[in-house]
Amino acid sequence: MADQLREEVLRGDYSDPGDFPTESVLCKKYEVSRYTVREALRKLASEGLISRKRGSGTVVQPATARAGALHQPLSNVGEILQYARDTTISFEKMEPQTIPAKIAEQIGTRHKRKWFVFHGKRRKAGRKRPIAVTVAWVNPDLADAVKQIDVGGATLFGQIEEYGKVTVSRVTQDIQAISASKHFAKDLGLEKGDPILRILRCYFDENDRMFEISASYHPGDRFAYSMHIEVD
Amino acid sequence: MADQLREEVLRGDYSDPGDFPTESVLCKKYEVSRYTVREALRKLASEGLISRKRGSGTVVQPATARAGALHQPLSNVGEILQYARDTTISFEKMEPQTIPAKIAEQIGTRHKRKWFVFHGKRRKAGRKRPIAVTVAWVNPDLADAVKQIDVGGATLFGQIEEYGKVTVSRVTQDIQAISASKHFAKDLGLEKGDPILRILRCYFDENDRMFEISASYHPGDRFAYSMHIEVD
DNA sequence: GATCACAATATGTCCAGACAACAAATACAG
DNA sequence: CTGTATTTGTTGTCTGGACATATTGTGATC
Repeated sequence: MADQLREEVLRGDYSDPGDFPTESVLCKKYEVSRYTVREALRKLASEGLISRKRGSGTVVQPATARAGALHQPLSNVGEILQYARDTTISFEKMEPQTIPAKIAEQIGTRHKRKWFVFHGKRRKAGRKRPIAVTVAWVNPDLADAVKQIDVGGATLFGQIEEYGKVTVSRVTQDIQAISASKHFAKDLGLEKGDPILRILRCYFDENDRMFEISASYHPGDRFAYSMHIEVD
Repeated sequence: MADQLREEVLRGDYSDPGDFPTESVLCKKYEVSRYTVREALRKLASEGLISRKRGSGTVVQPATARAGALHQPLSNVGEILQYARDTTISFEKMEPQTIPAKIAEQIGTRHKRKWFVFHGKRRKAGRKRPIAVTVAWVNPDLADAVKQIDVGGATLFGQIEEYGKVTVSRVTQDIQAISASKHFAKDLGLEKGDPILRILRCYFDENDRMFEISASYHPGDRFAYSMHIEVD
């Protein structure tokens, strides 16, 4: 039910204020109890699609005209995963290595084994310069899955989830401003020393095993990480 | 009920796995229905304090030993507001000014009026150098509240909320890496051009009025913005 | 025409109970 | 002793109802 409503909302069916059906209407339409309706609406609300107000009703949240092309809105878990899944970076497989000390220290891990390494570049359609470069490490436990990975195929994250039969259950994320090394500066079309936004993510599965680490580097002048938070 | 449970959890009452009471036990203890218990637990779970698993039970989430002293964990709304409320920066009132073009453009506002301006520095106890500098703009609508503000007193945000009789209902947040200007470099003890993490927040009240904007600047090498996200 | 009281309507909170899905402990057969 | 069913206990989903609380429109009154 939430899925169907989400589609309708995204299609713009209830874009006019006052169009969105009330709980009792949805109860009748789907022939379910009010509890079920409210659970579905709660889900949509947590995704930021609708906003509800006692006494007044439910309205679809405007798309807030996020004009900034390089603005990456990540207001909730759904979006952050969507982003990780959808991102169409071109990547290549590198030699396995241990997690670099700098990163291991920051996330407080103590893995000694060699992880699989992938380097990726994300581009906007038609542009030559990448708008971000990414380095991803994959847990050596997933060796079988990594063997099946098609570097030219779908997204890295998606393939890991599929072949490795893991689903992400939590994510930690560290955001830091760093200075461009010569190497990154070249890739991103910057000068050495220019500010770069580094987003370091650790993906954990249901058993709290860290199965992937990804670090993406974005040029500071062209990129902002933006989020939207509802209170209560 | 959620408040009481939160206190107990933070006090460490249920730190051993298996200690946390089951739903039916809480029903009896508080003499409420299971619905009420589940709502309270849902709240605690959304704050990241507990984790629940079908068939198995509820366990208190470990404090994850975030050793990094300058690590600022902000995993949910509660924490971000707590941070804004608790932060003990020393600030001073400046001349009213319009929102700088750079910032107005980024957040897509078009206010022409002059907002109240405050400059603040946050320090760690005993240290001389600030670990962050903040600039805050307050909506001119709140002139009466601003008059009452005691610069030497409690936190700026808290006083605005109290005197202005506004409560925050949503927050937008932009994080970007920028290059230190001469001015900021001096304040933060950096060199000109060093990377700085800028966190730009807009606070909205129930009526969707933007009543405060704050921009804080953190040295890139000593600060990471870290968050933790649960899926479903 | 403006104002105020009231009713209709919407979501928020709560109850008591039922079954489903999953995990862990237990009993049992080999 | 081991491996497999079975039972028990826990959270997830759902029903159908009730009242609380906030908003909005209506209508009477001035």
